[in-house]
Amino acid sequence: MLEDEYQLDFFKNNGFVRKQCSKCGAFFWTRDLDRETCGDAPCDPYSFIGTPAFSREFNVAEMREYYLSFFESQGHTRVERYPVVARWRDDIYLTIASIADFQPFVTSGQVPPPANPLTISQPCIRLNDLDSVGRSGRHLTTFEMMAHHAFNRTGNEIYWKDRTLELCDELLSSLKVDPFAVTYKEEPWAGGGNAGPCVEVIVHGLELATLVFMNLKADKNGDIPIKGENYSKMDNYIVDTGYGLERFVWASKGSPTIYDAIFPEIVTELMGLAGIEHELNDPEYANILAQNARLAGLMDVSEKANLMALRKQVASNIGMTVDKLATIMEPVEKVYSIADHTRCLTFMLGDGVIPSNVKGGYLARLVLRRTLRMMKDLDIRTPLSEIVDMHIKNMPEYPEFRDNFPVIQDILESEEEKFNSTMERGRRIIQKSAGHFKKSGEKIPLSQLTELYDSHGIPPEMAKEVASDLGVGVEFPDNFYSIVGELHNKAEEKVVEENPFAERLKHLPMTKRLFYDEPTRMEFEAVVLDVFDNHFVLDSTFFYAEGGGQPADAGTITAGDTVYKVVDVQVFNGVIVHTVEKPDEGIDFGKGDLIMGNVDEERRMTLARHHTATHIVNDAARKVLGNHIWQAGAQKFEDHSRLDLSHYKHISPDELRQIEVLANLTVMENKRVITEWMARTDAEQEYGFGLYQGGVPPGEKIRVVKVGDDVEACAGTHCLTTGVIGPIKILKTERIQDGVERVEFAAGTAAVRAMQKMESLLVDSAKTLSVPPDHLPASVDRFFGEWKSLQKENERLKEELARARVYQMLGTASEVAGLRVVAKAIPGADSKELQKIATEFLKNEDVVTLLVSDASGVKIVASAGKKAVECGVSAGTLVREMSKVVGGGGGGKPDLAMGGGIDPARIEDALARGLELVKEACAEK
RNA sequence: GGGCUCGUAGAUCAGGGGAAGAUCGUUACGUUCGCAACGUAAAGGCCGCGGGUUCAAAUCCCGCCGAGUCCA
Repeated sequence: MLEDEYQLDFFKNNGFVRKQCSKCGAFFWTRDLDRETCGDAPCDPYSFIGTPAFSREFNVAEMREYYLSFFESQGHTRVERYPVVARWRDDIYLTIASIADFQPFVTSGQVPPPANPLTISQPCIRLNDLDSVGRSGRHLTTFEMMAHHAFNRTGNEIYWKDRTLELCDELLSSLKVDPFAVTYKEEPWAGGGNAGPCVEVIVHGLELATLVFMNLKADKNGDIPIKGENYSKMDNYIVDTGYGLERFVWASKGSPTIYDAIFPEIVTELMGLAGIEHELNDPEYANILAQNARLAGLMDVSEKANLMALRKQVASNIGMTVDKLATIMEPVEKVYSIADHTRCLTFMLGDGVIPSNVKGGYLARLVLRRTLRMMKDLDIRTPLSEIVDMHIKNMPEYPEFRDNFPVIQDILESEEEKFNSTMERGRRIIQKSAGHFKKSGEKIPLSQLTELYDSHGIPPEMAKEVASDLGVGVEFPDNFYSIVGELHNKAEEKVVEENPFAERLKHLPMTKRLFYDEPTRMEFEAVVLDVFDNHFVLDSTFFYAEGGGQPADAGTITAGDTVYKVVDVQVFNGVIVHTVEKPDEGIDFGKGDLIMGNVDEERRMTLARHHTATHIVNDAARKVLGNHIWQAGAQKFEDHSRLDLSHYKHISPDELRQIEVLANLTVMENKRVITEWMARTDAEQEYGFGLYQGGVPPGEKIRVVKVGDDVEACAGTHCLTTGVIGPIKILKTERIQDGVERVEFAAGTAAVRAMQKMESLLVDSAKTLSVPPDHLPASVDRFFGEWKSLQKENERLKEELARARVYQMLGTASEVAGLRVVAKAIPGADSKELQKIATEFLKNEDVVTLLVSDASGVKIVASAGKKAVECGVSAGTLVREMSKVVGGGGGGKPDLAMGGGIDPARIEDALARGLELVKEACAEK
């Protein structure tokens, strides 16, 4: 369908021919006239293992540098890598490709790229093939995508397909790759709402690079169908290449697996810790690994069935039993996987991901726990942080990881602790559950296993291990985890935020936001551009529209003699819509009229104080707690402000006090708050991604706000100097989810009010106890202690009283059929007291008691001694019947029962009814 | 963002509308030259908080707070 796209001069001028693969049917270009297959696995097996594809070996750092300087020499500008957490995106958590760095604003053309053309080596994390990592010999969770990008526009083309192919070919030939071994396979590409023709670059069975020519966008009415979606051409067209750094290193070394190529030291170290002899010089061992990797390259080994097939084939090739092979391979695969996963964690934690049970943090925890489980299987007891430390040592080109290591270490330690306690808890839960099923001799049912995993994080493998120790069988299907997945797969509805005024606003110009230029001005004149319902649009305004967690300004708009109260201000694509309280007689002005605006200054100032204070608290928290602190959300109100921070443990009271003091010191320094509009790329380069604490604003220019040491992209209204904020008082912290702490604070007048409120709480409480406030803790402590001991004393006395009463009351017992019956009203006694008395009576086997009191309605307690019960008297029945008399209900056991009702006037009737029933019960005997 | 599970003694947990329990730990006494072990006894609970239903709630219902876990 995109066939024409591949008819390139580059191919024609360099002796390439277009062929169709005899196995998969794909079209490809090659210099080798005899070639039949496309070169890609599974059509062609790996042929570089043992016979490297390049003329020399490269390690990761060397290869990266070689690539970047090659493209620099070809006119590209080198750009620093972006973090592996895609903080500038709200659609993905992790950076999955180099182009992700430039989506959405650069690729859409809204924002110019940092350089054009550029080259970069972007660390990426993809967790899609977790199960294949370690087994396939080639899968990684973390890889670097080396890339060169050119962002073209109609009329301003940097370069396109021919030049891209040429650059790729030159790179490969500079590495002395056999030109006849290179194939360029045609492959349409689509993803993330874009598409385009694409060429896969394959050498000796290994896909080394993908060259994407992104020139299409998803479009329902588009005329180009790809993979079931319609696309249309874009004005801008982008060269999006991806060269696998690790694969290049692997190809250069020809080692059995990619893991042995990229971090051999760590593999060796881990093999040693696991007690595995990993002698790649031993030809027999190397052969097993090589065979395994070659064959694994041909299939998807995440499926258990495929893995078995792989084992069988390798085993038969080298003349070994499948079981023996599995015993050799499984620990080796786990070591590879651990080496990979810990590198992934190094990048994640090094870039500030906090493990958690939601969002990106969950992905970190997922990888972390997988790693710990495998380490446990291999009985590697080394702390995770030591392995991560090895990776950091191994990657001196990332000095930021070294800087963050103390925090990383702390996080890993607390995560290991959490994991261990979860597993410990899990063990107990299984034991309990297994005990349950042992009695009935059943196996633990699947529903139970899914619940154990879903609610308690107990993997079925572990359930099996623990349960079988107790002799209880556990079976679960291979697709266990997808069954669990199904449980969660409910129809997901996406709420698309609609712009309710889209049509109306489409042709209006963006509103001039004058509050940026004159932040202290509150009165203004403006021209009405449009009015509809109770909304209207002005040519310019001093009203701040809701955004960045800051609520909209309030105030009034005066047209002629009428004053309208502004209740809401929202911005839609730069057009600000003012909403006023609906007047009774409609709005009597229209387009072109002049109005007067008045912004509520007090509200504006209060919100500005809270906004500037938010930046200060955020910065103070980072200084006290560490570099991993990021704003995970924020909202300002008139009486307080809240700030959500990424942090891996609770903020201690002491830390909180330090943050508070630091924040107030910044205020007292009375620093100027500097705001300036900067080109996005310049700002990013100067201040880094820390700018985007509050999210990524769109547009080519961003507003940079500097408050003390804090620099953020922020569109909010701020105080001009920090001193204006007044006091900052932290009110409380709350853990809103694992890994995110919410800090609430008040600034300025609101802080004073908050402190006054706290003071009055103290004063009021102290007054109740008649002590000065500073005696409160001691006094409360004392009172609570006394209350507890009085409770005890009370309990004891009631018991004693009950015992005393029993003796007294036994004398009043009446004789019924050889039983002694005590029927008595005890005014004021609560049901606890009655119970104690009745219980005391139970010591006498021949006594039946009927006790009634008038405490909060009517309480009834009856007891029947052993002999009475044998005789047929049931306390339960007695109470039930007696309670009916007083308009209630009751019940209990035959020897002791309680009940009650709401009609104290009929207490005597109830007692009479009770006596009657005792007589009946005895008579029947 | 969505789902599920759990908050009871210092710790780990039973109980699941009608007298708050077990095990470990703590304390005392006994045994011992001393310790461990053992025996006996005791102390230790706003049954997370607040509402509701009920004659009666640790128990059922609702809300909040706290913890855990799975999925996107």
